[in-house]
Amino acid sequence: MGKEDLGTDRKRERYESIIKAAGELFTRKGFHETKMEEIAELAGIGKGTVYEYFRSKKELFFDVIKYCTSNFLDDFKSAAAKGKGYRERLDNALSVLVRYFRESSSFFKLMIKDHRHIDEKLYEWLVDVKRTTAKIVQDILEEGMKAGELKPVTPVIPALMLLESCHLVLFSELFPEDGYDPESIKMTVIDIVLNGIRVTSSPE
Amino acid sequence: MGKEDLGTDRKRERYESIIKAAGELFTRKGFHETKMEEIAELAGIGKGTVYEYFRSKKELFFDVIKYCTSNFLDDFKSAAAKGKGYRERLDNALSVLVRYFRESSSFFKLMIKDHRHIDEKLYEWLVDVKRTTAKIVQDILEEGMKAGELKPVTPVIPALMLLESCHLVLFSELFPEDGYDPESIKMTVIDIVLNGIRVTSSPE
Amino acid sequence: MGKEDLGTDRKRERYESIIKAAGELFTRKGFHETKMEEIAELAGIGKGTVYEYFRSKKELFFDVIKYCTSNFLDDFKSAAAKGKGYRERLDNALSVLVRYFRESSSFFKLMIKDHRHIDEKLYEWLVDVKRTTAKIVQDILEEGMKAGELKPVTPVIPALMLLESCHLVLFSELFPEDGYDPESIKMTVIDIVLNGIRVTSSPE
Amino acid sequence: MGKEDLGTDRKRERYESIIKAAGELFTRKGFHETKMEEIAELAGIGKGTVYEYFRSKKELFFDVIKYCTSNFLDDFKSAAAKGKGYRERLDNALSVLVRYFRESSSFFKLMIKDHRHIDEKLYEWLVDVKRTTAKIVQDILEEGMKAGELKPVTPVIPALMLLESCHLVLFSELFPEDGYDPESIKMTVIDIVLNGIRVTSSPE
DNA sequence: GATGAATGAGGTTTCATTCAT
DNA sequence: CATGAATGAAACCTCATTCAT
Repeated sequence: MGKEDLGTDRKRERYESIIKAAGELFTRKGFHETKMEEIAELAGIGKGTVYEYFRSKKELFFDVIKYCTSNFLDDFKSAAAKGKGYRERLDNALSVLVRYFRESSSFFKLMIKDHRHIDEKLYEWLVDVKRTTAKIVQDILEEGMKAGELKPVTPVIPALMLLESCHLVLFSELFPEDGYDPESIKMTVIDIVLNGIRVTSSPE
Repeated sequence: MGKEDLGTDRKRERYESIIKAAGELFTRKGFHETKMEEIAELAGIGKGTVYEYFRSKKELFFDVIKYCTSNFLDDFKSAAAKGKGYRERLDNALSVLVRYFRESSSFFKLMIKDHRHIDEKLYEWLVDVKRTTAKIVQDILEEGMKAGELKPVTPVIPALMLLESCHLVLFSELFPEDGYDPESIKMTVIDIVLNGIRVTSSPE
Repeated sequence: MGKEDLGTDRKRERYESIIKAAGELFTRKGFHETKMEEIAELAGIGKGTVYEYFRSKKELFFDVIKYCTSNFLDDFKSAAAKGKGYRERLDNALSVLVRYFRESSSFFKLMIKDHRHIDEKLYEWLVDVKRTTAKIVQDILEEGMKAGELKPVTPVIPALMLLESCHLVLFSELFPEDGYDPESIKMTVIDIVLNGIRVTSSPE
Repeated sequence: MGKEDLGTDRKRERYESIIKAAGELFTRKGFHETKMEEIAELAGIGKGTVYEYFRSKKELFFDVIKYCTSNFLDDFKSAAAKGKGYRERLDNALSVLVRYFRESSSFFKLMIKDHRHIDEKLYEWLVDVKRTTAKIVQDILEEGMKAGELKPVTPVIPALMLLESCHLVLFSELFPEDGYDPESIKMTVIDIVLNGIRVTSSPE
């Protein structure tokens, strides 16, 4: 038991350390600017060892994206399921999104780039992630519609607006020094969009 | 005069043809995937000639971005100045943005990537473009506030939301077949955001 | 006229100098032991230049083989066509073979190795060369049969024996110092084989 | 005794299984195309274990050649000693040669390549094998000469011709479908050469 | 003794840039 | 001026070999 598990743990550990080093560098410098040797160095291992775990640089890149987006989707789904009303659930879900955007240890920024030219399959994976994320937000909005609180509009546009608008938390340069607070930005975004599609108290 | 002007015109023409070829390719394939030779070929000139006009690939890339964003900013400013009410002006401005996003001949998609790793100055230039664009939208919104039609909130968030939400027109994959119409997406986005910050005629 | 031809000549010249350098080294050290950089160095050019003329090392290797065997086949065919009787024609043809085997400037030794593991197409090319060469010798032998001087046996075996036996000229180590003379070895080989299938003067 | 012998037997067994796996792969794919890991896998042992038995890949290659050629020489010598007349002995010896050429389990094809670039000593070893083999055939031929059946010519050329011509059995591609039968090819080769140097009963 | 994870020297190939024509 | 042949730095990747377990 002991030894074999140790071996497996060791491998898992190495695997993750490479994924993390690679994610860190890919995030900071992009695919082409990041050299395999740098990744190895940051992971504290030899150049050749990276190839024991990943067949090629492209595959490593793909796996980094998969690893991070899978983690994200798990967290996002959980958050979107917790909470009483649709408003609270929306709030929870977008909090996860914002956190992933901001945490430097997460490599989430990679997602917002267009990697179609690197690999078509990677592109499709990312479109899928986006679709899944959007669907979750749409479902939450439809809940609010059923509850009669939101206008019964097609939810795809407000859902995507919410997701896109969360990018704002990455634009600290564009905010006045004292106006930048990611959490309140998120709240304002939600307020505006929900308000924009709220059922107006019956015009008479 | 004649000859010199001809020479100058010739140069200007060449310069633009390179910028356009480069923009086309950079847009489609990204910085690293685009080879100098391809650019020369598409521009219909020799590989060495590109270097008569641009010191390096990076500089060319920078100049492409500058060229395109300058054109964009000009168009965006004009559009934002034309029209009677703030609503019409907002509509005009965002129409330009959407057009730039969609026209493949425009190279605007480049703007939404993070090029910090390619060149720090380029990054700053793009932040500046974003700031300027946001400022124009903020001014329009403040006009609506002064007119008493919009709530007097800090306009930076709704302004950026409008700009970010216009990215939606690039996500045709995420829309149902019959729900994808860039112009109406734009209108819906504007409606939701303006509605979200509209002064409710607070029935008493 | 002048300039363009010069350009073409220049390219042809370079092409041949690379082929020759590569042939020299491939012959001496084999495919894997020969480095692209060595080839470039021996050809007196830069490493990258080789790739302007040949897409890859494999292609270069293939082209070396093609170049040499094409030259050989041309010479072999001509020699096999010149001369009065079948005996003289056979003699001429095998002289060419022996010369190619021995001239260090020719890369003919490459032919006798089995390159199937390097490239299947290359292997087929070489089988084709062998087939063509054998056919020429067979035709000559059949001429002797029609003339009634040789027994009407299937000519494929003696033909291949003649060709294989010419390898002897490469085995100088196996001959006593004073018994090694390629030309007389060739003559002896021909004598033995022809004698071996000669029509015996009718036993009565 | 028991344990030590067992250990020794175990070692011997391992040694041979590596030699055989290596021979199989070297024969099929050549020296460079064969990876140490493949050899270990085919031998059913770990990669590191190969190095317990052979200091390096080159040494292993060398030992494979030695092992195979030693076996061959033993068989060849025995065969050349058995049989009544010189003709029968020649027949027996070349049968061994042909068998070694054809049996894929034998690694004899390696012998016909030029390995000088891999190792000078290996090259010399192979020249020695050739010399020994040729000597055996020469001795048989000289027997025929002493018996007055063959012309008293220098036997080195016909001996080498016989050996080289046995390569034909590897060229199945060059024979017509129904003309390829290794055993009869061998017989024909012997017939032609012996006939070529047979004492003609000179009709007076 | 046996193993296989780790290594890094060394190979092929690409492509931005130069410069003679 | 315009060109494109030539270049070589730099990147990816392989695999023989080592060594801790």
